[in-house]
Amino acid sequence: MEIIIDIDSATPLFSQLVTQIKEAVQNGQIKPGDPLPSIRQLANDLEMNNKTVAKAYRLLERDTVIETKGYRGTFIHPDAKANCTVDLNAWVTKQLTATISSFRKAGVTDSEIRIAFADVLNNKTGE
Amino acid sequence: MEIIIDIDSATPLFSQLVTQIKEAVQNGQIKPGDPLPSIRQLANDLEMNNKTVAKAYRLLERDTVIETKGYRGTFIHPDAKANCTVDLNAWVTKQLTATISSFRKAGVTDSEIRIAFADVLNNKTGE
DNA sequence: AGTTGTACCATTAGCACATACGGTACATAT
DNA sequence: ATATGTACCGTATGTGCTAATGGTACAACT
Repeated sequence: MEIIIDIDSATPLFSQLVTQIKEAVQNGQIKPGDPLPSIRQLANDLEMNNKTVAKAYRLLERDTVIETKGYRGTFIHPDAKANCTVDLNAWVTKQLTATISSFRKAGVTDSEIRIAFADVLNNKTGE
Repeated sequence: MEIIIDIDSATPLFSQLVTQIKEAVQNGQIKPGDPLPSIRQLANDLEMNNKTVAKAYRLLERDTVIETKGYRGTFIHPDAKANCTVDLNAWVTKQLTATISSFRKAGVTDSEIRIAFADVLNNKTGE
């Protein structure tokens, strides 16, 4: 398969990587069990930092699209094809839309919502 | 009543104003129907900008603690005493805590939550 | 020895926001 | 004329986050 990274794109590098690997799985270009290049290898080929590739791999494993076996390398997960269509993000967006909508109906300012959100996310509610 | 603004405090000026007016209502120092100084007047007395005082008044009216009658001035709302104990903010925090907690259990990254949140709040979901 | 994923330390640039400020203007009343 | 709340234009500062980079180190395997 072929991975093309657009350094000038507005979408983050790690995100481009995630998307393209998921697409390759859906297109059948790479199949379950297939090995993926190592983090350092791929970072070298694409001329980007190890961390950036590692971040993409971490997210792909979170979505059960790939499977890391430590020192033995990284592989496409058996259920990859099914899982890479699952859109965790869409679910989050839907939930948040409902929640924020109820806040606005109650007259809460967007600014207040942002502040409360930041506080909750940083567990700084009781301090 | 007496309002003391601490310019060196970490809490915003408009927030200090809101809090102190609510406290004065709860203490009975000012009662329903009592007139409040005009925005420009209070801004002048406290040596702060009109906008800052206007912001505090806007929030107090949103919480039904004060009542603005246009050119006739601003007054304490009849139901002020009851409404200034209602904590809209606490409700928002509670709702958000539950929502974010469910996201985290699903393995969603804080970073992803932040991005989705910003998108929803800015109505940039479908663009 | 070399490679695997992973975990820490760190910095840089850019973006978005909150807060507070200043000025100008409006309709509506006294 | 004078005062009311309100709305718009703008600027400045600080803060916090993302994205991406760099380096160092570890345990576990070939």
